[in-house]
Amino acid sequence: MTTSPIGNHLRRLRFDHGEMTQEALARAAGVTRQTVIALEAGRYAPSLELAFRLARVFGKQVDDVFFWRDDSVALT
Amino acid sequence: MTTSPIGNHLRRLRFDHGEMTQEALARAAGVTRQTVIALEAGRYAPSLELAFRLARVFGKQVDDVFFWRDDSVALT
DNA sequence: ACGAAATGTATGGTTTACATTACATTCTGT
DNA sequence: ACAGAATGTAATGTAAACCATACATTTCGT
Repeated sequence: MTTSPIGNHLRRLRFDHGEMTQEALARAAGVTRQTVIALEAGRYAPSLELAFRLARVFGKQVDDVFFWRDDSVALT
Repeated sequence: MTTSPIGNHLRRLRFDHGEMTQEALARAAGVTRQTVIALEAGRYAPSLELAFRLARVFGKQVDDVFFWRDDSVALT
């Protein structure tokens, strides 16, 4: 039930996109409804490939749909 | 040995970034050298999370580092 | 030409992003 | 209030994105 470090604006984009349903988005992106539900719930992050497909559905860039929940990045 | 539908500019960015080595990039992104090699070789696509970390290393957007090798996207 | 650094290959294991199916709950219109 | 649509939950399985280790090959400075 842990939530992934990546967030998204899928839910908002769906509504901004004419009351688009989860099922409709799922079909448009070529995934199951379960996947859309899990993504909106933040249960896991999509693969980069799926991120591209989802962004394309809304005519957006990946960076406009998904974002980084910055926790802490320790680099040397 | 199949190549993933997602390409990237990692190799070029590494060089544009002061002869940065694969090992250095790996450490900067918090991943193993094997992963960088596999990504540059196009053996698989990174997770979205790793894509974000890699893009950040170069101060770029995900969409500027990775791209979609458009084959055919059939949607209804 | 030699050695070291950089890059590549091989194998095996763990985690997670998916699919599939089935069922439960909430929202909506009439 | 009821029916149907939309959303959510649960359980199991698979493929692929990682890690770790070890070894082989190429590149490069001196």
